[in-house]
Amino acid sequence: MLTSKAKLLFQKKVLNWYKKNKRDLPWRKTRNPYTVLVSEIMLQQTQVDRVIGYYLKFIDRFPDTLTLSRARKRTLLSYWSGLGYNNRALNLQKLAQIVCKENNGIIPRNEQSLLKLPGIGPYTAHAVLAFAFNKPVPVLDTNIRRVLIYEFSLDEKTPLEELKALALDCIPEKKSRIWHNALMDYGSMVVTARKTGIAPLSKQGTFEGSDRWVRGNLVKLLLKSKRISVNSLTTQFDENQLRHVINKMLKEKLFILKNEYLSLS
DNA sequence: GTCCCGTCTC
DNA sequence: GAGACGGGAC
Repeated sequence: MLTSKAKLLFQKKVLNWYKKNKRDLPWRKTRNPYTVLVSEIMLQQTQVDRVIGYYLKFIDRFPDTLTLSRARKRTLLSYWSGLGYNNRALNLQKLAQIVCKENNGIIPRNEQSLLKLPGIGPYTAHAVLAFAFNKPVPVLDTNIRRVLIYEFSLDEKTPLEELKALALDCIPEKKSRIWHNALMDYGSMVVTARKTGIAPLSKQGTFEGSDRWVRGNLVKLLLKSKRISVNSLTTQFDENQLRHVINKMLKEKLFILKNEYLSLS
């Protein structure tokens, strides 16, 4: 599918660029599967610059799966609120509780086991395998997808499975970790979305006033005060939207409702 | 308004 | 397969 010459050229181009331009990111200093996993969960749909501070504080407070598994939800969310997608934090704790119970607190090192854990999908499973264990698996995020499409002049509609096969083919022998770091940086700094015009797979609407905006604000308010009456919230939010959002968050067990008072569960 | 080292639910 | 899910930076 790719001549070995084209492959070598591509590898050399990216790796040479990386040698001179690589970003010094805290999670690249570790090979601890747990901290690698924490960084990857935080990085899901979230820009690097915003993750750095959260990551450092988080692993300082929750340095291993056992500490995380025992944390109170209030404490946990206080270390996540502001990052976005608070459910990622809850799933990460669930994951910690599962591996503590079933695997001695150890993050598994094979794809099937990783995929069974909450919050880990195809991307994150491969990211852990590559960054923690240096395994030669394709790590296909939005950056690397864009790099492949651009460098090999592929159709934007190329199926992910096809891109994965190509990505796998491109990994230099025994250099999965450094190669994927290089591709990430190359993609986010050189072959940017703006420059190439290659659209990402996920889209999102306006944030201000949206359900997600209400959700984020509710979590912040509940971290400040232990209990909040639903009634007092209707002055800040549209009541119908508020009820709708609260119902969904109750289902997700983000917090509980008792006598019209909300509190973190 | 658009994007970001995606995943889960329905 | 579509929609939901945070929040700041550009």
